[in-house]
Amino acid sequence: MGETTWQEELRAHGYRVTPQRQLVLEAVAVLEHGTPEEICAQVQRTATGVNISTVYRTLELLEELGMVKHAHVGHGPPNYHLATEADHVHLCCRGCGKVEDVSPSVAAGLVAALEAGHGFETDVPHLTVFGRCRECRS
Amino acid sequence: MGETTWQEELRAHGYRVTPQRQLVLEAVAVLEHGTPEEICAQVQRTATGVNISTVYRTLELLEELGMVKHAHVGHGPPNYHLATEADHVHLCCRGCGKVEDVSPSVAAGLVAALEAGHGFETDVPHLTVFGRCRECRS
DNA sequence: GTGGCTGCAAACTATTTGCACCGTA
DNA sequence: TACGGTGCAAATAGTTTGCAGCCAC
Repeated sequence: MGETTWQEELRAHGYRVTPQRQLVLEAVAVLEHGTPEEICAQVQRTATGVNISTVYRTLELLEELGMVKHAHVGHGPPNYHLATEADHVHLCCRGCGKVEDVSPSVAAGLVAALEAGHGFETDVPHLTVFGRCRECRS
Repeated sequence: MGETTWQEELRAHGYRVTPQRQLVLEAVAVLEHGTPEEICAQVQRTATGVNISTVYRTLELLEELGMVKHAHVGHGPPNYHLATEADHVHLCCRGCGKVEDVSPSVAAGLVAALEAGHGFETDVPHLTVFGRCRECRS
């Protein structure tokens, strides 16, 4: 296959491979869903810390290269995950604040309706649905 | 019908009717989709200005009473509109940043799938779908 | 009259930017 | 060696909070 490592991917676009970038990418993988702040904290747990500014700059870069993606979950900071992780839709409960990942198939009808009716291409992995989860519906 | 004015609604919950609250409510109605900052600016255009803190506090109150609702559109600040406006789903284009309102019917399948499969009650008017609009799809 | 509401300023959270130094290629 | 990357600190944007005075009820 045309598989390339993340290092090759960076170099191919004229960017350098640095320990900070490796650490951020690893932290995103470990956390699965982490805010920039959490990613920074995760990295701090290793010997070498990485500055929060660098985390922001690195996430922006990795997203530009399509290696990570983000979603907005509630009012707080965005949430980063590996682009290679299985696609999913986020359910965010207004009651308990819990975030649940569900299959993108739930959005199939939405995607089809927007494509047919509005020529709109939906970014499903970025989709967050707000509402009330089973437990919070009294 | 059991219709009540917004003034009665406030008093019924033990809140006071103030000129600031009237102005904010009017600004939300005029702007249709306004950020707190924009609502504040809209109010400033009248003789009496309203402080930005008061705008935030008032929006929180009006939302608690179900008179306005907000949606998150992109990275920026939230977007407020009257709860009485026709429900709609927001389409936010990642290319041009334009926000379009579409019928909530596009989400019917999504709502049904989440209800049946996850016991999750979807807040449709809060739903924002990111993607690419017809014009931006090269 | 009194307790809720407002304006102001300061604090706070999330993010971006300028700049000198460092390290990859 | 040279230029991109990093750390640090300051700037910025959005939002919240403490408090003294004001005004709707």
